[in-house]
Amino acid sequence: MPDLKIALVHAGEREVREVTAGTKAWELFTDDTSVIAARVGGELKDLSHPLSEGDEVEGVAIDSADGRDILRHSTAHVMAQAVQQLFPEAKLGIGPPVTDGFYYDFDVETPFVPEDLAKIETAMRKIVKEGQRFDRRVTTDADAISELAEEPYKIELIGLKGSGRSDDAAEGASVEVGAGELTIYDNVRRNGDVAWSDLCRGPHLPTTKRIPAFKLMRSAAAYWRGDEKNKQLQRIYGTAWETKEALEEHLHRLEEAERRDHRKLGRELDLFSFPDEIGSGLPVFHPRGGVIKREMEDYVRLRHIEEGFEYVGTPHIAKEGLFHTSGHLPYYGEGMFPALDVDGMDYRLKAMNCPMHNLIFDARQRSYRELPLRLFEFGSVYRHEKSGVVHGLTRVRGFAQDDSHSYCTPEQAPGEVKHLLDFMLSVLRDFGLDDFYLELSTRDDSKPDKFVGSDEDWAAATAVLEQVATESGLELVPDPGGAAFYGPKVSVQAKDAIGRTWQMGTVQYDFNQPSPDRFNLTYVAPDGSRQQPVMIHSAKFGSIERFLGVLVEHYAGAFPPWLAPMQVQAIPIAERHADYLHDVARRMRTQGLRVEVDDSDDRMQKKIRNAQLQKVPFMMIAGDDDLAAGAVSFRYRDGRQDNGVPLEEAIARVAAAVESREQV
RNA sequence: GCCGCCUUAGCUCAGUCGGUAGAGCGUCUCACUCGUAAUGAGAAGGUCGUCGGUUCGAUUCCGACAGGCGGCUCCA
Repeated sequence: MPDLKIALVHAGEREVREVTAGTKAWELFTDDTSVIAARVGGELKDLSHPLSEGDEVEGVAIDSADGRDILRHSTAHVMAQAVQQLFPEAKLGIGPPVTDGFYYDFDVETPFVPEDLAKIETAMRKIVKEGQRFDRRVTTDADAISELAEEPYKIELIGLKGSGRSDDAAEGASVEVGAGELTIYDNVRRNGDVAWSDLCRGPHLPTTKRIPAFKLMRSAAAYWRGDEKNKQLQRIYGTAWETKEALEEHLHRLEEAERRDHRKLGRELDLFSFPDEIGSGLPVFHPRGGVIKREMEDYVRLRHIEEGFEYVGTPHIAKEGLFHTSGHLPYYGEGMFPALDVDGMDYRLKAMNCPMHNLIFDARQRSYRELPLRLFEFGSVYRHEKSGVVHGLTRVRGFAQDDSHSYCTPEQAPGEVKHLLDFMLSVLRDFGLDDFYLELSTRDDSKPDKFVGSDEDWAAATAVLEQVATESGLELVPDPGGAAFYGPKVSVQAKDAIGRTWQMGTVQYDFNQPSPDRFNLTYVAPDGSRQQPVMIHSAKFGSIERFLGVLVEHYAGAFPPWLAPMQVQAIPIAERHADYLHDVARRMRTQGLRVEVDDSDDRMQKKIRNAQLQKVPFMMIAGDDDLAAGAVSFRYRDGRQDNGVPLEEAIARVAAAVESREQV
């Protein structure tokens, strides 16, 4: 047999090797048990892949990003086999890896219940133990269609592949059929029996035994191919990891996220609630949550004024015609609350503030000298969110946007976009968020009816945003189809304390609303002609409610002092020390600090526990020693103590922490 | 909006195979005044989400609605 020359790539180093023809990829990695697949010429392949002359081969470790995807995809196959074993009538949808796990969709008569998941998991463990081999087999469309006669969804995917539309099938569908040749993976038992087969592009683990740790998480319905017009299939989500420890860590991270859940903390810390009597998605802020909300508003209002914005005010409701002019009714009508009949006229709750700001712009003749004209308010908007999407403070039906509209000349637009972006990032940093990336949402050219305006205008607007976003130096992620109907947008995505990303503010470039067939906004140019301004929409928090919810999760309820509902909880050691602390508290309040004295008849230890559970940043304790010294003792949330701090210094220390917006 | 699950005291949750309910925490009262995460005793508190149906009788079974949770679709 002639020899082949291949290159083994490891940690960026190339090592040329001669191997005999017919050598398979796994033979290069016999000394590394973490390798579960190979990257050959940049493409992921099974370890059973036969090598060819000139191949560049790299091992794919199970704990790498690609390795985990392969592990999870293989685990999805094992799950599907188990499901069809227990529910023979179940038809297969798709089963791709997703962030931190995988899913597989099934068409079954009755939805899965939690007990089913337990049974499926047991059956999966058996399959893993059997050590079934994943065996790749190339087939043709015709053969696959006859072999999969009982799997209508797979046949549909094969049809889509034929029409070159497999990418539209659904996120992840490409793992089923992909481009190029069609393959089926057989799960083969040690005795050679084929236990199960599935249409799949691969690659896969060599055997099911290479699945170290997995867990089924939940089941839910999902539309076939992600389209709500299609049938709902039953989806089972699972997760799989390279070691039992990695699985445990993952489960621990989920617990941590649960611990930070703003809905739970909002109740425990008495910040806000969602009374049924008011309606779904309509929060009320309790006094403690009100403090945080007010601090946010006071801060961002001041910052807007510093940045050249003028504070305005507009109503919550308007005659329907306004939203026809703006385009919201034709393009966004589904998202608005139904009309209210007032004296025979239809009124609508506003879903956006821009139409009203346009009327302020248009209230009198504007000169180029006034531009950029920047209007800002906390605009309350109401959106008729579908009942199934309402979620805590992050998805509500009524909320306030810290909304601004900058009217400027097209030439001024890039500078104004940059101004807004820099401004927004500095706001977020002051709230303790400093890890960002940007997303550029553009129109979907295949759905022209969802967007207003000419291709040229869209291209120009998109180019401005893209240029400024790129110049920011931040990572820029494309979001095709995510634009508003009137223009493209850049949104800021911020990572929180445990690495989750949240969409924060947005900057949108709008050449449509000022146009003659809409608001017909004009300014007088230096030459006396009437010109059309562009408007730049921007919300820095996005929504006050949502941002507050994100802050609760980011800080796990332990806010920095400037935002904390109670900054100082004063705790007397014994009743006789209460007056002293009341006195200190009074002095602190004159400096605007939020101090409360716990003079209840609880024991002092209990008061400390309560303050701890309320996550108050400063516990200020005083007993005989402190009284004698004219001092107080601090205890911090992490249990740190600082005893006998002289009064003046103590007050200054709290005031300084608030002033600097630092965390303590 | 769709699918599934859930709704018992302010909160977290038991319980009733159909005969109108219980704990812990919290609240209130009394006693205790204590140096860094729960003092003790007592009391109050629920038309068992709402409305219908079945039944001699419904918190329990059935249905509709509302609200919540997990997804899907959508989205700040």
